[in-house]
Amino acid sequence: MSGKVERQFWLFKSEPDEYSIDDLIRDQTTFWFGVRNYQARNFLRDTVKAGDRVLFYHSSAEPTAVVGTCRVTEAGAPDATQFDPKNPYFDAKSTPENPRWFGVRVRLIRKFAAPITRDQLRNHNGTAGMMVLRKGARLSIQPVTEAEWLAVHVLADVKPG
DNA sequence: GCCAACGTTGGC
DNA sequence: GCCAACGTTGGC
Repeated sequence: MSGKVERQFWLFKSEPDEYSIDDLIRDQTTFWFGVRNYQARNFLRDTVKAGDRVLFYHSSAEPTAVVGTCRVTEAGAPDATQFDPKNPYFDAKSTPENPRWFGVRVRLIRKFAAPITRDQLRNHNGTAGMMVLRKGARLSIQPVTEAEWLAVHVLADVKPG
């Protein structure tokens, strides 16, 4: 069999006070650390693959918005912050032999010229159904459909990377 | 800062 | 394994 893997699409949330799209412009590539929710962990460990595309979303921010895109360059690996007792993300119940928390490496594709706000997403046919708009959608790693990915780029008025 | 919606913890 | 209490997320 060819084994061709479908490219997948995601939305990753980050509070810009912690790590913003501008930090990713500076770094170009970063390990997506600090996810401490089991459902999101399972995505990062098992499902997110190199080549997948990611909408970078700023939460608890002004504005809360999709601010750019990146691509996954390395699939799930243990998140080193869980092993560091001085790190806020330390988890005493996790060991390098049996790590509990995972992340992926991403590389910047682009920062949008302007943030795509929740109002814009709500008011556009192709994006109105996105998980991130649903009440109580706290998941920090969310699947996105290819149609949603493309529709966000329509709003951003830029060709998908 | 409020608070609804979740997720986790721990006593039983 | 139930479920109340508690903690967190995150838009507003």
